[in-house]
Amino acid sequence: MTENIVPNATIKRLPIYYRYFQFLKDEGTKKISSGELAEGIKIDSATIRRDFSYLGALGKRGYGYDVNELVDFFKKLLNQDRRTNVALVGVGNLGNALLNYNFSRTSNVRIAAAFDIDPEIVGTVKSGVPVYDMNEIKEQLELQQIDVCILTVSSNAAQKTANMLVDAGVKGILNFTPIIVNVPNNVRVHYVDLANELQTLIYFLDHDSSLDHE
Amino acid sequence: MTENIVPNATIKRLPIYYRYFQFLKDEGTKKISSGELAEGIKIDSATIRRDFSYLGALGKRGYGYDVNELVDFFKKLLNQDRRTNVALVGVGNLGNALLNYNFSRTSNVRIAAAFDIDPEIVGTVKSGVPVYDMNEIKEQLELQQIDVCILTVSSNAAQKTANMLVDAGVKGILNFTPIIVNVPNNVRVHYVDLANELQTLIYFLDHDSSLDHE
DNA sequence: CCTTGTGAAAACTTTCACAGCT
DNA sequence: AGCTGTGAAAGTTTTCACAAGG
Repeated sequence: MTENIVPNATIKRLPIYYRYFQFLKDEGTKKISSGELAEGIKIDSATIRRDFSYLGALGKRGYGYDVNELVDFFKKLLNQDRRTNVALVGVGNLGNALLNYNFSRTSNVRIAAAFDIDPEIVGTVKSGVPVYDMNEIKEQLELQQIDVCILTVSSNAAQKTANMLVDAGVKGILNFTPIIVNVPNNVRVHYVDLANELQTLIYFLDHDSSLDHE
Repeated sequence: MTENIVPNATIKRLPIYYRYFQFLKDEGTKKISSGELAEGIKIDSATIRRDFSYLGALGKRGYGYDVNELVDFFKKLLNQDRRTNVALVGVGNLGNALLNYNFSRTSNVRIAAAFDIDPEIVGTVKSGVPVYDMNEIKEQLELQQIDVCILTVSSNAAQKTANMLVDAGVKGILNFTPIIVNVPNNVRVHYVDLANELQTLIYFLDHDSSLDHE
């Protein structure tokens, strides 16, 4: 119910800022200007200053931004000061890779449970994450208070599985399938489509004469 | 050197259109209106019509869009009528999953070569893809005429590896590392950052009261 | 001086609404 | 009658350029 004064475009850049400030802190850098930041993350310095001003985050004129302060600021803003548990649904090829993927290194998100229908793997522990049967999903998500799921099932199971997630009370789905799923509009779906990304990149290379970024 | 009259926002949707028209064709659907399309892919019908008009792709007034025609149109537009070979650099956990990932089902992109520094896997074939040593990269990319690479090395090797790719003449990099790499501006880098995607999704859930999409 | 924060302009994207074609 | 294609409006995002503050 927070009012939404921060533009979507800015929100999408927040994790980039957070990560870069973490990096700077690790490097031992104490302060940084928007111009230096721009070089490091390839975002125009005016955009950076505008973004930060939406957040009310204060730099110091003539000085720049204090790295330690900003790390803490973004950590709170992105809820990275407490752990967020998510579940992964569909322990196939990609699912397994994500279970093994080290989200924790730069983020306080952890995959706490996985679900599949294959009796061969239900009951096992993959990369430290227990694999449950799909029919336990509602129970487990409630028990573990999880409301975000990573969807890595096959395309033809995507909509059916999404329905089950919605039914289990999930509020956010990170959908790795190429299927655009129908969900009630209080549920948010973000898409990561690997084949699309490659196609788009290739399209730009074939058609683009300019020097544009992203 | 083609002039760039097609907006970036439209270009990013092209693979979605292409895929959905393929799906419609498989379903046996012969024609579709922008309104029906809008329901299927959750993009406003006016946006769809505007996108298509940038492409000069013709629908028929009072009729809609011919599915077979549009499949062919997008296939050509996205260069999916010929195979594009790409290489994958960094055969770790995620790299392996991508090697196994079935890009070919919806796209004519194929991972034709993989590279790593680990002597244990150099010389082996993973998911049908030969793994070469990193120092063969220039030679192999020239030989196989590959100019797009998927970068799945570890974060601390990202910049160094990107330099090698640039040196080998690569024009496009799909970067799965969270590192923002420095490359000459005739090289295009797109980022897929899994931890970022999760953080952004979670941020929206925690802060968003509205019913916005993506 | 140096660098932020921000009005104002420019650029880009989406959406409305309807003329025009089939 | 129905749906596309598109001017024009509205909304969003980026960029310029500079006043104001440390």
